[in-house]
Amino acid sequence: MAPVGKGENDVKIMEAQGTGGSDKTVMAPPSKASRSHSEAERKRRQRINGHLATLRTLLPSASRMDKAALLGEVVRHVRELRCKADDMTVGVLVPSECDEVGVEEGRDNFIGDEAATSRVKASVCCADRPGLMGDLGRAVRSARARAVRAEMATVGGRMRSVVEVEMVEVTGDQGKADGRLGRLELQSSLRTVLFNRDGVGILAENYKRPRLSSRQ
DNA sequence: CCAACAGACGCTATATGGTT
DNA sequence: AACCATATAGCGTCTGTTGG
Repeated sequence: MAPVGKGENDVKIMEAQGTGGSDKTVMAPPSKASRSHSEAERKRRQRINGHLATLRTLLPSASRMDKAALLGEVVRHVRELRCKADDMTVGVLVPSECDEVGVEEGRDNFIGDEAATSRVKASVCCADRPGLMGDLGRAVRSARARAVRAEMATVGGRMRSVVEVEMVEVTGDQGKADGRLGRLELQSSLRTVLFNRDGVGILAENYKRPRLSSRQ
């Protein structure tokens, strides 16, 4: 089913026929470069169509769709799968793809009417590595906090740890202000653990997609 | 630095199958 | 039969890579 017309032999060479001579159009054989270019282009299309065919096998409902509809269906399907995956991991300790640090307020412990200590839940997600837990422990202590409970999960070289820490001496208005400062300090210390390792840590909120070439 | 090359992409012409 | 949407194929051009 090779279309003809603007095909590979459609090279016109105008030959001068001298005075009063008419133009003569002859078909020149395709050059070696032209043949290889066409061949490369054919292979490229085969690759594209091969992958599209694979997508059709993965989405049986897409067997009678054209290419544009197929791609649209694939996009919809991937989004649906992502939502399902998110739903399944709600409340479950599973590392994500982004490096992140979270610190959320917990409950206070009271002595009489005064809060004496404050519980804080700190979570860290990053690539797992030797010594990481030790670094996190030091980060907690450097924020004048004490870890009282910790959970950790690793999946595929990624790690998520949720540590419940106790911030000390939270009493009165000044204590509450100190508590806020303490949480910020803790967050900062934990971020340092992520960033100070060869400078490769990427926090979710700071993540920028790599620049692509202008020809996209 | 530059030429040669490969890969990607847009454009155009043509083929094909479905619909009116 | 005419028309339309889609697929296919080749070519021109641009861009990134590589070797001299």
